[in-house]
Amino acid sequence: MGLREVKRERTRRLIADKAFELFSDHGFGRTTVEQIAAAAEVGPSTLYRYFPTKETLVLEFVDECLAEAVSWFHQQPAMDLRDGLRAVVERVLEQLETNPERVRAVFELAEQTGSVSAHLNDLIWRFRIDLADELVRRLRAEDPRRAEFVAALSAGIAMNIIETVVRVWVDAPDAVQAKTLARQAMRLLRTGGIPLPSPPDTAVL
Amino acid sequence: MGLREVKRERTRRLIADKAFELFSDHGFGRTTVEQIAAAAEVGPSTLYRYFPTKETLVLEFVDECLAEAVSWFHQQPAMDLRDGLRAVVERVLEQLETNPERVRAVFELAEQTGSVSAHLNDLIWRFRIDLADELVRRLRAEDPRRAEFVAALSAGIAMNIIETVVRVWVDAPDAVQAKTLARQAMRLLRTGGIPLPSPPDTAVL
DNA sequence: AGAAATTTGGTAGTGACTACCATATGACTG
DNA sequence: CAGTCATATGGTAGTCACTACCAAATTTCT
Repeated sequence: MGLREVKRERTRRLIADKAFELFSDHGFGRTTVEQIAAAAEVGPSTLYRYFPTKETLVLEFVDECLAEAVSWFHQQPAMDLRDGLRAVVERVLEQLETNPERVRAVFELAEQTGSVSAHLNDLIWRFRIDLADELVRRLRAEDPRRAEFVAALSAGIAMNIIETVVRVWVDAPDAVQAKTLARQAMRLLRTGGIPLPSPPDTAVL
Repeated sequence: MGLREVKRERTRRLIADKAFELFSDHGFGRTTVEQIAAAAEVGPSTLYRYFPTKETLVLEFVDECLAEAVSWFHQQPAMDLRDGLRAVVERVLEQLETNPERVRAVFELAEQTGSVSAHLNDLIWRFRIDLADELVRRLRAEDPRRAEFVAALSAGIAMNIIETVVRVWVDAPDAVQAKTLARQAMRLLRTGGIPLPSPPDTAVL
């Protein structure tokens, strides 16, 4: 890695950090990109080269956490699906717990600002798609359509656990472990503790 | 309902329809709100009074479908949870099937434009929250925290089914019934056809 | 050292969105 | 029915996110 890339990483981080500081202090809406650029001592053009929208500035960290987990999963092609899914869920939560204040702040900003909430949900959705793609590759079913269907549902549930746990964990003032919550969710799912929509002919099964 | 509200509904619809037409013809990014306002023969100010952002113009219909289903569910406080969830899922799908081209177009626009995708996912998320709130009210558990947790997971799964089914259904050129897909999903969930993340001590259970 | 590739900062512009005000229009009262 | 009240409308001026483009600076390679 040459000096060029090092510097690029540095400025990228610097911009994101300064942006975060300003957002936390004055709110998302009350901070202009010019202010952020000035704080990071770069021109606005440069800022836009690193971050295509103002919202991506906020979501940088969460995005990295999710991306890391998928890419890890990608490198474990032989792993059992159910164990793999658990591992992905826990891995994401561990990554997020690396920097709890930041995660909390992200969700706070999302609550206050519509477009941040929107982009956060979009991010989560994209991650779900990536995860589903990974699952399809492993399902190796007769029917590819069915495999996609199953994978989408499976990835959706995994994501659902992550999201629910994080949202509970973010609101919790007490130091409850995210991983513990996640395992509770998994157990509840397995033991029928979660009301699921039932097909009308359930009795027959 | 006086003349005033009638007129308001009319202009609202008119604006949304004209917007949709323009978006479909020229794309979301290539259509300005001024053009939409002109097409609907109102001033831009008026347009903004009805629709706070350009994206809400696109999502009008989907929003209504989802809102209708929650409000219906709200009026069935005695219904069994599992049946209620199935009914909500099916109700949303029925509403969407009312206007398939529109739904297809919405998802197409979401694919092409980041901010539309983001706001669509946000809409879905808000619906999930509303549904979860409704579930909490019915769970009447000892522990309210636990109830919220369970409700969030439950609502998330219901939404997940809707979303997955719609996305498959939108891509399907053949006339697959959305409701049929949904019931398949429910049955798969119930029979263990969907790989779920497993807690490490699964064997014990 | 000098050429090539890339990163940077600045300028000019578009368009979404807000705040505000004057005007017009449906609604209600004597 | 006239007058007044509440609300809906359209226009103006301005802010700010974001794009396209160009010239200068900086890193890399020979």
